[in-house]
Amino acid sequence: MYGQASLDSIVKDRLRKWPQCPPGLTPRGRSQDSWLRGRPADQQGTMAHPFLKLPGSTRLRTLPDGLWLKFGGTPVEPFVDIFAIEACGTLQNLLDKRSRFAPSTQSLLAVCPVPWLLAPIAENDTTPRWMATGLLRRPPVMDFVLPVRDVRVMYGLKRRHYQGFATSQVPHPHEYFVPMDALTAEDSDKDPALQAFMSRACAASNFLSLP
DNA sequence: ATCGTGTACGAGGGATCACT
DNA sequence: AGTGATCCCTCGTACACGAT
Repeated sequence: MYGQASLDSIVKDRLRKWPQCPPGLTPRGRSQDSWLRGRPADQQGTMAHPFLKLPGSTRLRTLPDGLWLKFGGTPVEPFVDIFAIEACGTLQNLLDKRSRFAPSTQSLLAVCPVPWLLAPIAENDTTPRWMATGLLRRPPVMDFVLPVRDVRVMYGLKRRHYQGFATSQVPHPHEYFVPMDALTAEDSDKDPALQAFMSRACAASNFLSLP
């Protein structure tokens, strides 16, 4: 379109190489922490991928550039905690994305389509995703719709926007901001600084860890 | 006071891709 | 194929600021 890859596709290509668990949020041997990467969508596949929406709505679905889901609860009362990444090339785009993840009295839902649940976790792990959720007892025949319990969002901004934002704006508690190059860099998921930053993007960081 | 420049912002719309 | 979501472009407006 512009003679070169768009910013969006560069970010998605990079996030596609990130692991099933968001960097820095690696579970420490806790089997109930089952993270799965729901987005970006597989490059070749035309398969539907998880997305976010409000109850009853068929429009204005949110398709983040990166979306990780941590399944929790029980088969009777399942839920997900989500970690999303949005790359914002323009300030208008940032305003749009922030409004979608803003704290609200409405309920946010995560929809996991059947084909995505039936597919294997990764090329090197043939376990179907529905088994990895730990919440489904048999292969699903309907989309798995879960309430979202906790939301964390990381916004990637162009450096100029990032500097302007960082000097004058106050993020909400669930928001995290990084310059775009922190996402697009080679092996960005292995960057210790980014990992340390992202490790704070969870509810556990709000509690004192006792010895 | 007037003008030019740079920046921020918002409306509108085209292109592309995902999904139905 | 049609609709919807997203990205990002152009264009117009408002404002701050410095030069004239």
